[in-house]
Amino acid sequence: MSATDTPSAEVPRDFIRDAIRSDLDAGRHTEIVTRFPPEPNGHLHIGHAKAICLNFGVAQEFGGHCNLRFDDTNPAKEEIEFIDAIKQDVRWLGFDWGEHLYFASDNFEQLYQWAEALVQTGKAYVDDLSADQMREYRGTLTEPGRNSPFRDRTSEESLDLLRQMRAGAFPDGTRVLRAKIDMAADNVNLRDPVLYRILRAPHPRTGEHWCIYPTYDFAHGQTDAIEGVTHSLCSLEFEDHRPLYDWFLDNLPVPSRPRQYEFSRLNLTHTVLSKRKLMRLVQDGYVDGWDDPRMPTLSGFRRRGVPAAAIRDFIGQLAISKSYSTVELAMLEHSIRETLNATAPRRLAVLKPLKVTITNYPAGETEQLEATNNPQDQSAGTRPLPFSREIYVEHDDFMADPPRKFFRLSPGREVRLRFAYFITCQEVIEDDAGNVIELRCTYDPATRGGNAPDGRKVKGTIHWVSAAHAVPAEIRLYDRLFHAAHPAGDDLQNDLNPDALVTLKGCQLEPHLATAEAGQAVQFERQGYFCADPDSRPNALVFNRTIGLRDAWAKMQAKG
RNA sequence: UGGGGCGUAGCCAAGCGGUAAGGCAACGGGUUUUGAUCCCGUGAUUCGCAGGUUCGAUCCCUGCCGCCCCAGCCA
Repeated sequence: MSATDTPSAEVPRDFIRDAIRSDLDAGRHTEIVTRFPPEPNGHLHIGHAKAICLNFGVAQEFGGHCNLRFDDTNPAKEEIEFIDAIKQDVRWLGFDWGEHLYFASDNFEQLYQWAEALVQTGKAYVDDLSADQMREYRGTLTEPGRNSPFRDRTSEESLDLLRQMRAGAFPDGTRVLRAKIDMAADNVNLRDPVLYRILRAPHPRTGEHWCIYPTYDFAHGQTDAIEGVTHSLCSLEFEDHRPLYDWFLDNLPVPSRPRQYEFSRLNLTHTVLSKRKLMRLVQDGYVDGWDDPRMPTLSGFRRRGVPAAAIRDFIGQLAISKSYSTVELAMLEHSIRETLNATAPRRLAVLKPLKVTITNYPAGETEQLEATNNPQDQSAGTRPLPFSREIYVEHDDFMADPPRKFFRLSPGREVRLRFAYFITCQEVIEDDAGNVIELRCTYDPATRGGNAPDGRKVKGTIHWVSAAHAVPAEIRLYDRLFHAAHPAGDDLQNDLNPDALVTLKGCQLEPHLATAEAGQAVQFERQGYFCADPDSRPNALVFNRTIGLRDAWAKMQAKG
């Protein structure tokens, strides 16, 4: 079956894929080639995931390939560390560029030759105007610009100057190469855009070899053409650049003819995705680094325990369009829960322990109960769970004076201990300050495993852990970074959620969790999805909450 | 007052002249040894607004309104 007869119902549909289909049908291309072109000047975040999934996804769907290309045309901002981090993140997301790893800088010599060609044909010139002068000459959005006094110098003179620029004869910023297009164009991008600037900065790939660098506009389309990219997908702010993109392709002997399509970038509520703001969060110490689990970076999600599959699913739910949109965080959270629900092994863990003594259970005795690992997946099997006279239950699962509809423990109330027995609360022990510090309960030996032979029902089932067998842990409860759905422009601090991280110590986990691997997702029953943090050590376990379970009880209480 | 885009339910979005898909959220109800999961049900007489063309318009035309992007030797 060829890509074009793929049943449309199973495949995402959007204006880009429609265009590709019609290109294929019309025979304009035999292979579809896309590219993900990050600039190595920062870390990838979930907004990039949209571009990654689109570019790699489309290539996969149509049997083509997607290049990973670093847009490294500005050495003043770019670093080798970012290149490695970006590769790791793309791989983690689940995509493989195979042999197709490229750099815009691979083409610096060719680009330069094309620049000379443009000068020779009178389509580019060296300008001596300063940056400030150039701005004045450019005009405004409503007034046309004026020609630079250097615009009409001979191509011989420009060529000589360009060669001197390359040779390092001039200081940084003193001259530029400009395309000769139209200083009166309505689209300001066409008012003689800069092609090359003089810039002495060590380049992560080419070192000190160059002291002039091509601009984005002069590099992007030609690089696409050299790589044989057929569909160059970028975000909306480049729409105004498309005429320029096409101008270079029209005026240079490029080996292929790529076409640019623009789609809207992803915005998410309760977070920020601008490079500048993310940088501030890290630099001002609001988070502990780029991979802080509160960050919307791919490394942050990874550390938090969000599976790559959940991010791919989320992006897949989104549609590719051209309208400006801000997606509700709830949609991402849904994909995370859905992915984890199907795959995460269930475990019992008590976050805020309350001791319970089962007074009619023999002291010193231990028995092994059987617990289901994943009710969604019978093949996940079961595990043994130790039970004994003293256990911990969740403090929030007890109320001395419960409201109606509270189904958990309270004086005289019988509940089920998950996978274990029914217990009834007989006595509440408080400290001098009146805090509940222990419960004394009795259990019904006939209810082993959680069912009563006499058929009596119990309203609540709570989780627990055997005190003698439990392992202690620190648990970091993460929540949305900003309480504001749409964090205001400048003052991030006001919108930050102070409870985005709540650290709990002295939590008690079932013994199985002692050997959990970092990043490996588990569900703590009735609480949420968690994973061990890289900070975790054998005798100092640390778990991160990826996301809580939906909580109808909390919702009910909130409504009063 | 220039140019380029966008405007369909709280959010995202399909629709391409024939009488408004789907997902998320919300709200009801059912199942349940996770108040989880799962299942069922509930939403636009209306598509930014106003005209026009047409037997018929969210889809075509005109005008208006609103929002976003562009005046880096950033990408």
